Amino acid sequence: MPRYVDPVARRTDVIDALFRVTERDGLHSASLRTVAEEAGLSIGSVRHYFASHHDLMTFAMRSMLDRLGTRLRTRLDELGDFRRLSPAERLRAATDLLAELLPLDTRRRSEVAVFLDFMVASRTDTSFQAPAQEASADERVFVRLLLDRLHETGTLRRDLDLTLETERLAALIDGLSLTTVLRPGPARPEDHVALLEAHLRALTPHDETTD
Amino acid sequence: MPRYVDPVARRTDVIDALFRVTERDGLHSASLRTVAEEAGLSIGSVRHYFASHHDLMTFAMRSMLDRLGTRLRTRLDELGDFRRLSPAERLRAATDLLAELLPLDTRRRSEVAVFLDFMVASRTDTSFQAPAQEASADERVFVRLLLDRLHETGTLRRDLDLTLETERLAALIDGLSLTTVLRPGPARPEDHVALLEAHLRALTPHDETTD
DNA sequence: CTTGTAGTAGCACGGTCATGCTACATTGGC
DNA sequence: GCCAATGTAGCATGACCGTGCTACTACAAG
Repeated sequence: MPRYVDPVARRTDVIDALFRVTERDGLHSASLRTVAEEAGLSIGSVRHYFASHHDLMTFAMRSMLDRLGTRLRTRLDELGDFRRLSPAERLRAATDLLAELLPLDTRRRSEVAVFLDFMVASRTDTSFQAPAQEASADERVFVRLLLDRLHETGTLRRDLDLTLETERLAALIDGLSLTTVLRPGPARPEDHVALLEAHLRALTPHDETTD
Repeated sequence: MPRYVDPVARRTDVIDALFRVTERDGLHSASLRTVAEEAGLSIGSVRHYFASHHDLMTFAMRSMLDRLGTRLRTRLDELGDFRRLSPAERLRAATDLLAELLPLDTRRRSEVAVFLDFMVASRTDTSFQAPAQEASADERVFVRLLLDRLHETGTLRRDLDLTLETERLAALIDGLSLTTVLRPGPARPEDHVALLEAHLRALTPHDETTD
């Protein structure tokens, strides 16, 4: 069996090209032609690895979500046990973790832009709906897990409704992401991180201590 | 000069058809043909009122934002002076006002879905960028205005950074809208209203009083 | 009645698109 | 050398798209 190229790497290359096209011109511009050109391949070659345009799209959405999920899980594992940290450090660590979801640099900005395009497309494209639902649910699970950890270690107020706070924090992150991606101006990473931290601090017992 | 139809009403009809198509199948499906068919007109007729597809699109985005802005301004005027109300009533009134931005029923859900499609399109379509920027800015101004009114009447804590709180509340609303529009399940209006009210209540001095 | 205008309808063109399909080159196993 | 798998390239088709353009109708002013 002749094997000149690594098919997995090829697929990844094509998907990366699709992400670049999507970031630059929107998901609707990610045709087989444009993606093939961006990847430096012929349409025929691309179709050798993806049976159809539909196939390419669903694969792209899947791998986007996989990458994001993997990175978050890695970050969460790296974090280790919250008990080692002081309350202030816990807030900072949680903020950093959540900031991974925010488009603070060009890399994450691209990711979130592509992510948003896929999510919006999922509203009217049935084949995107299942992964989109998963993504939404996973985000909530992730946020809830983080809040639970903070809660267990006594970092948060005890009277909080964690279900409500999960929705609130998740919506906040979604909204910040949306704003940053849609506003062309230079992202203000420090502002968003400060906002996130302020939000978390407002959930702690010491809500009188400003700064 | 013969004038069988009201050209303004015709344009409105076509734009409404465009909104229906966009809500059902996404903005990318709003071609001249589909919109004309949805409006029960021929392509030639539609093109009599809109010189080009581009013209139709920009006009549609403009009128969407106009309608939304007009309704919010009306609501705000109806509200009158906050001083007439008790602190609890002020919170309730502010919540209701902000809820106008949320997709709580099918009408607002449709609006927000179309709005979102346009906003996301504005990321890569330069002709949508100006109105999109305006819309973002206007939302912040609106939220800020409401927070200012609450602040003036002493309904909020005095140590708040209103600029930060504006961003936070605007992001929260954006995030809630996004979630509701993208999740197919039946919207839970009461949950979102409760969440909004909880958020506002957390900005008041009496943050110990749960319910 | 004639003429011009508002409105309706749709044809024809050139473009992009996804896709089925064929042709061909390259390379390893036999 | 031969064959089959792997990979590359692209042609042909049919669909949809926006748009320039023409043809036609209805009506009002002259």
